[in-house]
Amino acid sequence: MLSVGKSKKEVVTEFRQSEILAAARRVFASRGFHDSTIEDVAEAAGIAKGTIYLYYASKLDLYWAALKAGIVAMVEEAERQMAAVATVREKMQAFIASKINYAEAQKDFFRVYFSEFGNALTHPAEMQREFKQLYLGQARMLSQVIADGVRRKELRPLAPESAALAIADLTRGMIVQRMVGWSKASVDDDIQFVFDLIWKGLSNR
Amino acid sequence: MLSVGKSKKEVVTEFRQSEILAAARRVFASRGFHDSTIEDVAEAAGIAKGTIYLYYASKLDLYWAALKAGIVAMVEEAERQMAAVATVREKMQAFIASKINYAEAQKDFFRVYFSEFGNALTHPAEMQREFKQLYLGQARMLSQVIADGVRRKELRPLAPESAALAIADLTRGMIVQRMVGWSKASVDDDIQFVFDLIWKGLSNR
Amino acid sequence: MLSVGKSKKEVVTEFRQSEILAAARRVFASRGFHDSTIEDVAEAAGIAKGTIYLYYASKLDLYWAALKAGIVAMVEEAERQMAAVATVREKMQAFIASKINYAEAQKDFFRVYFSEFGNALTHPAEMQREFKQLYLGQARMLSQVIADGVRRKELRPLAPESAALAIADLTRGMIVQRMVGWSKASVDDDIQFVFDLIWKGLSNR
Amino acid sequence: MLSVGKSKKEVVTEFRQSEILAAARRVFASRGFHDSTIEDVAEAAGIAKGTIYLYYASKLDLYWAALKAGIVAMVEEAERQMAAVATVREKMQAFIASKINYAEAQKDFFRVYFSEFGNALTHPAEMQREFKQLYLGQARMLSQVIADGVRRKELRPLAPESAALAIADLTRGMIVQRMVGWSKASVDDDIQFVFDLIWKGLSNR
DNA sequence: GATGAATGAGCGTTCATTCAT
DNA sequence: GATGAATGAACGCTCATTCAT
Repeated sequence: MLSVGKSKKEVVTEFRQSEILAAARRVFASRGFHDSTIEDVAEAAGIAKGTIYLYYASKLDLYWAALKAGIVAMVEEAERQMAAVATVREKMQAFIASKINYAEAQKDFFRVYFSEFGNALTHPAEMQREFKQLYLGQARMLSQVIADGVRRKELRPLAPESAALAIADLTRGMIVQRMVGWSKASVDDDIQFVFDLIWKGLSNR
Repeated sequence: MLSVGKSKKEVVTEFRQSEILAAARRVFASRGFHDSTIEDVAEAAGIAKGTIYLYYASKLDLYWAALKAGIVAMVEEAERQMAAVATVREKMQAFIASKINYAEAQKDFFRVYFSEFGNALTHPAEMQREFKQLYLGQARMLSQVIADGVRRKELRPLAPESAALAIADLTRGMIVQRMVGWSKASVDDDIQFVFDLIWKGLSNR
Repeated sequence: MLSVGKSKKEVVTEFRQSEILAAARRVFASRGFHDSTIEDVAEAAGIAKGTIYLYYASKLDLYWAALKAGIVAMVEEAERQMAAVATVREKMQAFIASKINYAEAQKDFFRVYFSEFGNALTHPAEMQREFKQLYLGQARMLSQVIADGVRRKELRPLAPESAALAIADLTRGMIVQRMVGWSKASVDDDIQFVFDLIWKGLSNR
Repeated sequence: MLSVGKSKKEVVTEFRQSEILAAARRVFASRGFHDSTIEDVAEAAGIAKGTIYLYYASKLDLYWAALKAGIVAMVEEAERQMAAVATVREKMQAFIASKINYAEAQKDFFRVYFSEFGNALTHPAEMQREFKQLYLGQARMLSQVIADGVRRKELRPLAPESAALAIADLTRGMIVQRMVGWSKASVDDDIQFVFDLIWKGLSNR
């Protein structure tokens, strides 16, 4: 089977885009959306201001692109980790561990991500909708696992989606605590803490 | 004749300040900090732009004042509700219920509040410190209740502060879900869901 | 002989005005016209902002009033000193000494005065005219003395007005040098220097 | 082919800067620093407001740049004129003539210059220092000539620096008189008047 | 008369976006 | 495609002036 068909131009374009995205993530993470300038991102990416507009139509566009790319990567990482283990218990633990570890490795992205999460509430409707899709996407696989657990009676009967969101919230809270420096425990201890709480809260007895 | 001690001027000043604060809350809630202008707030308050500067030194000042006033009121409300009941279990439930109910009643404020919570991660250090104080303040009373519960063996042994933050996170998550319209359940059902999860997660057996 | 006729009200008014004027002079001198606020002057005078508008119609008005009052006092002082001596030579020396000494004593005023002198060139025509009157007023007595000296052949024949302005310029320059700290000589030495130069420049042989 | 070394970009930049400077000089001259707006300067230069900030960091910066450029040109002109003649007497005359003629040709600049000279007294220390340097710079060559004259006994013994400042003051005064319209004499007559006064005042016998 | 809270026009500065090279 | 000079709308903040008390 021959080349999947990316022309040289497309490759260059993708490379540029990912470079810009990485720069954007760094910049937005350190200064927030409003206090970052396109110039900042351009400098961080080592290109000229105008070039960014060849790849993204506006500052907001760039921001969303950076955010989306990060979320997709994050979700994929979680999926990978969850697919690698077998039981409901393990999968839930994998989800939590994957998120917390990912956050440790990608602090930049998480800063943007949480910042956006807060702002989403004050954002235009259209943006909220899209953000919701992305956010729920990651909860979906978790809620399937939970539904499975409920079916097998490993978990007590409860709405899988609500439970999934609860897990996400708890994990999120722990990540923030670590990020802001309120938690001094080891990564593994914090993962264990969240999992314990959740497992005791959800399991059947 | 007992003078309650406030001169007419002081009364007027307080009234103006609270009017401005209310307008600020509304405006910041609907558009976020950066996309709100002082002019917007002034209009919402029915006064002139310059007048705001008679009461608050800067846009940021006004923002913080609106935020702080709201947090203080929120914490007081929670304290009141928790003080009104006796057992550890009831107090925990009171905390959760108080928060969720308060959020229903004060949607404006919560929008600002969560927005800030996200942005805190990208904010100047000094602001983070103050915000942290306010945020931890509300967790403090909860962690005392938990410590009490642990002492009485009603709760399994765990770090009270971490547990308190976990409760706050879970409650927060539920409020956001309701706010964004992802939860269609009744307020009481949602309160119950959070409490169940927490109680099962934390209690001894 | 009875009262010269100032009612109590007028006395109060005059007192207020002179207090305000003094405050204005101090404030304008230290910060310049544009960087001084009416509030500054009010504070310096120990009264409320609005009160100033009972005595002066605008900030500019107040400024001019402060300037004029100072110039009048300065001119009167020079007249007094010049009237106290007899010869042309002494009168010229008296003028120079009076100005330099007055400047030492009234640094505030001179700062405003010179500042205005510079700005006069960029000021509206009407203001320039009035300023010109005041400025020439002080040169007038000097030019009469010079005319007298020319008539008596003590001075070589030259246009009295031009000579008067030249004396004023030289004196002014010395005052500025002292004010800015470029001259380290004693007041008397500086007076002598200016006078020597002038006298040699103007006298007949 | 010899490249003189300026890239096209540099040429454009220099052109823009000098255009802006010229516009600034005109505007500041006619309205003064505080009553001129950046918008005014931009309009006068036929460019957009923002463009000015590409070349000057602030309004004050622009002002100083306009002032400095003018002073440097003025000093160079005087140096040229003085270098072209041989005797002490001629050099002093050249200084006076150069200044007065330059003022006739550059009324805009002189208006700004004198305005600044007055304001210098109320300006922040740092600015005064720089202005002092520029101002003294022009007096320096004059005081060397005077020192020379004193050495050759052409001038009576006196402090060269004080004498230089006196010449500058007198010249300055004459320029102002011409500028404000108080002198109706011809340029040459006014030059002669100042020179006569100075020469008689300074020369030996 | 005296006050000082309220007003709102005005300005310096920033920065997302455009477009000629 | 890449650049970065140019643009101009937008906004935070100031302060002279007014006027109800």
